[in-house]
Amino acid sequence: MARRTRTTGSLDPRSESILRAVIEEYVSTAVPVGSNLLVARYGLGVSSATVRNILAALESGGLLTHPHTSAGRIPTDAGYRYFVEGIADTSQLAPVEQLMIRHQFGQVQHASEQWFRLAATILAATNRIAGLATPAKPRAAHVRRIDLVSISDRLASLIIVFREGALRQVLVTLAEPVEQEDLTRAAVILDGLMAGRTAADAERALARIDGDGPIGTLVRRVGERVLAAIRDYDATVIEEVFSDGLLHVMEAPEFERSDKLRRVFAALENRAYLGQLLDRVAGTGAVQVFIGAENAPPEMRDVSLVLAPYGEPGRAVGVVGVLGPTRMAYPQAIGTVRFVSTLMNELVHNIDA
Amino acid sequence: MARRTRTTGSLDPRSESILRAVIEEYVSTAVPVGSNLLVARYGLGVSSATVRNILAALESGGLLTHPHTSAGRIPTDAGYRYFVEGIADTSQLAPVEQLMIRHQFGQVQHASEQWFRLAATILAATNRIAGLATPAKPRAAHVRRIDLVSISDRLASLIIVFREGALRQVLVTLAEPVEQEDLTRAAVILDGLMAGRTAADAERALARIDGDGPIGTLVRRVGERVLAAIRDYDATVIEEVFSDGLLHVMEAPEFERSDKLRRVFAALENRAYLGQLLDRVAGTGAVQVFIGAENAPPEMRDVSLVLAPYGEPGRAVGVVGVLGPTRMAYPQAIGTVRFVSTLMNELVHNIDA
DNA sequence: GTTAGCACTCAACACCATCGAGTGCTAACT
DNA sequence: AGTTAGCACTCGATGGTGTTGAGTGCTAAC
Repeated sequence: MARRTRTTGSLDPRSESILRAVIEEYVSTAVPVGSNLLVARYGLGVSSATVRNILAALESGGLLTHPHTSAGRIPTDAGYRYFVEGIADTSQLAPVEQLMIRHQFGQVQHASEQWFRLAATILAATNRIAGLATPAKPRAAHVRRIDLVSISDRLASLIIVFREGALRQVLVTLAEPVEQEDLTRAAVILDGLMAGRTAADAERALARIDGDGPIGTLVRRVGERVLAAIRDYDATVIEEVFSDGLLHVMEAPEFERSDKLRRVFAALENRAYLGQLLDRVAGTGAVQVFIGAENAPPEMRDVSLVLAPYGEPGRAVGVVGVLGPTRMAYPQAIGTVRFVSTLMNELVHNIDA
Repeated sequence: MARRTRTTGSLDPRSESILRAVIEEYVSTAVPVGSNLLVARYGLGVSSATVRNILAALESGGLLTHPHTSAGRIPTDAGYRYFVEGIADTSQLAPVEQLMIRHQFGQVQHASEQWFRLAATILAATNRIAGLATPAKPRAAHVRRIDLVSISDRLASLIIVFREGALRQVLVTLAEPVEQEDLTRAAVILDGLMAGRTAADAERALARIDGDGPIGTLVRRVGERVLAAIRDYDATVIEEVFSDGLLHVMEAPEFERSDKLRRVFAALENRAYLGQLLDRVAGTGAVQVFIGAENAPPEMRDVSLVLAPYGEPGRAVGVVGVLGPTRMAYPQAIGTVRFVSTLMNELVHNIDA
């Protein structure tokens, strides 16, 4: 992860280690942490009174709060941010974990359609929170292959394969009965016409086609449908957000009350915002963390996202990541998301090479 | 809906109408209903004392309970069952609703892949509970079309179209570089060999193929992968359960505490049980209702399912339906599920004709 | 068979006292 | 100047108590 310049001034080392201790403790227990617990569990070499002074300072710096007077401290969103930016250990994922994840991808290496789903599932399982993934989606779709399969007299299935491996199936109703033979002929013509083209190119090519004769009209008619499919594909910012492991999120104590939980689910259906995040993440090419209220939509302010793009910048990109409560094990999440995204890069590259 | 023979003896009309009143009231308010409220809101022409006697009788008959002494009555699973079997008005869906649903299907008539998803979405929206749908899945897959598209030197995408419109994409790595031309030739051979066949037939046909020459080995190699794909497709009982409107279920007061809610989500991931239900539903060809504890899996005992098959018995069947709390508007649910399933039948028939 | 009357039950609610974890502050210490 | 012991203080959590009222079940009269 690229370290941003810190907006808040750096803290002295002792304050940082106490902040880190508070975060680590709170992340694993979900209980506000007090000064006594800190000196007892983390050998700080100072008394609880000193710790209290530092905690108070961290609080006035906006990195911690406490829910009420007689409770321990919990990190604020800014606190998590500071932690993630500067003091969290986001080194490489442990080799054992790497191997386990690689192994799981190896199991299904043949089904490219499933890779992004698998990524979400793996991220969910390793982090015990929700995993997210979108299929790699090109900025401008390129057609690789067009095929027409007869289904009945006047009904055919139009299959369009895009360069990135995505696939569209559209039913086409025909004005009059057409044999598979003619469909195949039309498909070959369209294939020659449109393969490798984007929507605009394909449209120009189609315009030059002779619309006469039964095959000509068929080609025209189906060609229009192909164009529509390409444009539709282009227009879809996020084709699909696959999620897994939502049950993990439901187990978090912060979502004990189901109204909070409901908002998490509503958040996942906020495609507009996820698309926006996708754009931002795709631009940077690195792991990005969005913490709690940093997310504009109100239903997102209780959750954090750790996202990374995969694919080829400028061509086709997708996103993998995790979604969980702001109280999340960020270093681990960042590590696995980073690793899975590089793995996905490899996979995509192998296809495209 | 086929009316089962009632297992409990029939009630007298007055008891039935009181049972119905209790259920209707409780379904809409989620509050236990007492004798006074019944006489006030439903013109029963008798005093609350009489109603109390009848309520007590219904309770000893196992159709009602009360959560505690000083609370009103709520229906038991058996009560709902009696209601659904005998006294609920499950007549045709109102023409207005029919039209609205038809209209929504009309919007996407070209994308058959999406029909079952749409069905779930529509069922969820009209009933304000979760909608479920599975794609129509044949008992024994028949291949309609095989295609091979070159992706890179030694990587090709194998596309298999099944008779029912389902589609499988598999990546095939090649021992040595192969041109698209040769891939096409191999695809044509495989297509001629396997189109219209089931797994067993296709295997026999493949065995007779001459495995010599570069094309021969290619055909063999890819053929094996086709077989594997067909078998895999056959083996999958439920290909996918698409659900929508889970947010509606989250709003039900019975799932206020998120541990109850968690079980609902766990229930949806119980593919084994859903597959079992699918078999039972597909066999009867009618709307089936599974109420609360009638479902064997413990995580299902708080929810009810209203399911109906669609497709062609013995060939390819899928299921549409709804899932919600046992306190559910059964007549409406049954009506819309029945209507949507007939609509899906029409759509599937149009493709197959 | 129906109904008025009534004693009874029990969840829900509000109130109150207790407790203890954890704080902030002050004064003493190094 | 920084650290620490000591201590008063705050406030959520816990648990006990009393009250209320919805709703029941039963009995006796109609």
